[in-house]
Amino acid sequence: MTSNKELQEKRMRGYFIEAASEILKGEGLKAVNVRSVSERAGYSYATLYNYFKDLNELVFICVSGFLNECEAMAAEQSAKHQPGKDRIKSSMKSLAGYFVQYPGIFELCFIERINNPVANQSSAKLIYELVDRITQEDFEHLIRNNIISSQTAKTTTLILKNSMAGLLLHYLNRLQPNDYKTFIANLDEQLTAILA
Amino acid sequence: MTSNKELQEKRMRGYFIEAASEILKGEGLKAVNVRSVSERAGYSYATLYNYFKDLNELVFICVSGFLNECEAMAAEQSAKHQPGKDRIKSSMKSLAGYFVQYPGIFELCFIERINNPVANQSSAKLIYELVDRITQEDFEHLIRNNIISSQTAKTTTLILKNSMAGLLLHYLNRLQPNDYKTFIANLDEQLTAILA
DNA sequence: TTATAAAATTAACAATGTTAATAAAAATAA
DNA sequence: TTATTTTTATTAACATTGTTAATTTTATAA
Repeated sequence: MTSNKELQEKRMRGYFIEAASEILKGEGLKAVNVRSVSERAGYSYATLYNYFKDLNELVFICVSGFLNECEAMAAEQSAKHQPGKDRIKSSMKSLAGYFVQYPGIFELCFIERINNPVANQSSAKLIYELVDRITQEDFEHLIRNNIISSQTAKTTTLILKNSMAGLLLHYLNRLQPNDYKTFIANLDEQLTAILA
Repeated sequence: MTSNKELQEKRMRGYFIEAASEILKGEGLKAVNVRSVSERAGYSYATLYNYFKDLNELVFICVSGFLNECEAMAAEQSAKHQPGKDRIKSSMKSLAGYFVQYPGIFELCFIERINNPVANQSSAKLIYELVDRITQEDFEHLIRNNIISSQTAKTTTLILKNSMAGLLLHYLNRLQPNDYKTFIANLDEQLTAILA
């Protein structure tokens, strides 16, 4: 049972979270600051501190919403394929597409320093295991049908998640390679080889 | 031929570069600011602006020095091995060791935003191709002896560089996995699979 | 309706990057 | 050598951003 007070407080937090999420998606992390978020939420900058320990806490609360959205997008793409390696490939391309569309979210999830010790462990784990969650069903299918061993699945997931993070880091943060076409070609080349 | 003026100017830049490099190695990127660097260099904070466009330019000038040091460390390790896959593995472990020892340098090379358009392209490329340079000799050897094809070498380098960046990003930035032992085990597992 | 509690706002401060104005030092010309 | 000019370095100042303190406004209870 939630009291009136709790409901109101939850709503207030929601206004700030929504404002921060919108700015993150539209203008990226560098545009997020106490004053811009509070203004968009319709309150003064100091009001934010009545509902969040600091700006960092607020920003990291946005993470799980974004991860859900990214997973949903990958799942939607998955629905078009049969379980298996092709579907993993397609899911990873969808994941890459999400972060290319919202570079600010990539920055937040993989790059921005976390000062908040609470959000720290839980959200870091949530991010780290994103690829695991998206590909879990397919890997289980591959193991069940004796296409790959359980050990191979574990190793492949590790390489998959690290190489996706690295690929996106280089491209979004350093523009390496410096054209989109090559980036897409590299993505495909990498996925094909890892899942061979 | 360098004039007196050029020599003196080069020296001055050197003092600031050295100061910034020391802070980067010791306390990391967060401890680098105009005032701390200038103080260590023995000058006032505004003097820095007589020799560098801004703090960003100075900080990114440090990059190539660090990359050289990292390559040298990998080369030293390499000298103990015969050319081939084992040597690539050993070089990559040495590279990982360097960045684990100096997380501030990893942050600078892979994470920190570049605002300087000049340093941008050149230093981004230098960073992106670090793994290529370190492994070049070995891949040439493998191709020459028909152990792998030239195409496989290209793809393997791509996966190697991305998965190393991702592995380090997750570990240094998010403490995933959250113990050193597992990190080292993952590093080995990943390298073994990629170079299989 | 008035006293009290809660919430929101404005004012203020600290840290940092950067520029402008001033001072000091060095170089040059008489 | 001394005066002038140029170069270099420093201090002062300002803008931005995160955060806290003091104050005002709003809601609640007697």
